Amino acid sequence: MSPKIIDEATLEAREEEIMRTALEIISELGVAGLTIDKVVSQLPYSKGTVYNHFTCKEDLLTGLCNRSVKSVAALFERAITFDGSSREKMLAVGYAYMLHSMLNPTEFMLVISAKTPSVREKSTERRQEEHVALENRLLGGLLQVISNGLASGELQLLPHLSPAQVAFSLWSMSFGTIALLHETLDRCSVRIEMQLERELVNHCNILLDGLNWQPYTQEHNWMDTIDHFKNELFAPEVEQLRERLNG
Amino acid sequence: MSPKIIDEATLEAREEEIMRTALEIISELGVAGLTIDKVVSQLPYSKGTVYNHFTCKEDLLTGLCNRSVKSVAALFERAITFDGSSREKMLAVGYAYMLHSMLNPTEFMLVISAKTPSVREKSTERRQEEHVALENRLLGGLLQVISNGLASGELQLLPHLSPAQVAFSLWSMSFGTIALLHETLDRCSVRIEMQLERELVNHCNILLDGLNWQPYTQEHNWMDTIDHFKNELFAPEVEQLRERLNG
DNA sequence: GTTTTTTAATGACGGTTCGTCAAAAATAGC
DNA sequence: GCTATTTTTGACGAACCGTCATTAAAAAAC
Repeated sequence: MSPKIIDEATLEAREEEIMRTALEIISELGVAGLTIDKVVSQLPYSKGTVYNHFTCKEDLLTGLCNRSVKSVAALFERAITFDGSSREKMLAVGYAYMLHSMLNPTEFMLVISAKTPSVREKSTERRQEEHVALENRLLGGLLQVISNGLASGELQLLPHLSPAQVAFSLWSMSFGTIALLHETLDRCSVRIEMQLERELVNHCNILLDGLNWQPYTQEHNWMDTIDHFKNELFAPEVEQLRERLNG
Repeated sequence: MSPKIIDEATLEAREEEIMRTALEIISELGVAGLTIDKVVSQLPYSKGTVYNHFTCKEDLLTGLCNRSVKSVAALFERAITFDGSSREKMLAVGYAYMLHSMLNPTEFMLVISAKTPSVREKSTERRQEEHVALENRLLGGLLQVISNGLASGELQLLPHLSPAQVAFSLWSMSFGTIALLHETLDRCSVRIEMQLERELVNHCNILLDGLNWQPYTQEHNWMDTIDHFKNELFAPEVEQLRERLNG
């Protein structure tokens, strides 16, 4: 009279296994090349089992998207620990976003795909809510830095702008820049990746100047700050990126 | 000894007919709901004929995307004729981009979809080149305004920035803002659409301040400028939008 | 140890969709 | 009407989706 009960932990492990396999397929064949059949064929489970975890292909995509946002959030949380001014921390967040997109181009495109109505509409309510929660977690980090900036007086908030709006402006700017430069991103070309870095820093600095966030672009050596990002704060990620470009 | 030759004009007309039908289907069922079979069933042609125009579904999507960019370009060209300062013209371009995305949400999402590698890779070389050319046409309009601003002294170019970079920064900002606010865009909700307007204007103004483009946000009544956009420059579009929201 | 009860996993199947290609229709000169 | 050539057609094989009746597995009851 007692059923076979599955361990919660193994269930999660299996879900992760499915997602990892799906991501491998997407990396090789693109989002359009992802097929439940292909995922199943590379797993020791049957199709029915996969469908117990994800209601459809789109639900799987949203799951992958959330997985990616989680790792971005982790990077953001490191970024705001940067030992420097509040504006430098803000820039660190933008830089982190960019690094993540370079290291995980597939996953960055996935986030765009998952925002497509056709994908979103088909996803589970549960996973959609998780997505919103995760995005709020991202914004939370930014809001913390903004609060620091206000407290120290480095940021003079324009009367018509709320902290949330400031956070959103940096996010929009970074997202737009990465998304538009991503399309030309060839994984073999160092030059183009470096262009993305330059433009992203430029755009963030323009934005932060416009927000009256001191020290202004001309009042600080931002090359130094970026060097600190590369050699200290994000040293592992930059190293990883360098290896991938050379090897 | 003489073959049946098809008129170039009818060929183009048919291509337009196919695209219009495809767009109708996407509006109803989303990008994922688009099916060549459905397109064919609503046309007086057979599947083979459609495949004579577009090599695959993705090629059709890119075709639709280009069609959309063309209409954006037309709106941009109107925007830069705005009777005002160079900064106002710049803002008008951003505003035009936003209006277009509100009036044609399906097409805006299409542009994002078409930038997806899985779609791009499968598209014809020809259509990809057309896409790049069209984007350059968009940037061309912006460059013209930037050149005006420089000539009049309203824009003080920072030493490390080229005009193209300035143009690209406004594009990135507008694109990112619209894309991120689009996801929550419910076609029945007036409030959310108005939020997009507010944030887009905010973001553009912050950016233009950061670029040292006079008159600064605080030195001009931008509400007035926006009113001119709404009641004069883009009166037809705003009216169209209002009708759609009410009716 | 056997039977029973309940849950989990399986994979064959019907239904779509894609893109192709051999055959048919259409066109224009003779 | 005949021929040479191009265009159009839609039936077809292949691939994929998501379902669901069936099978396997595990634990409790006996």
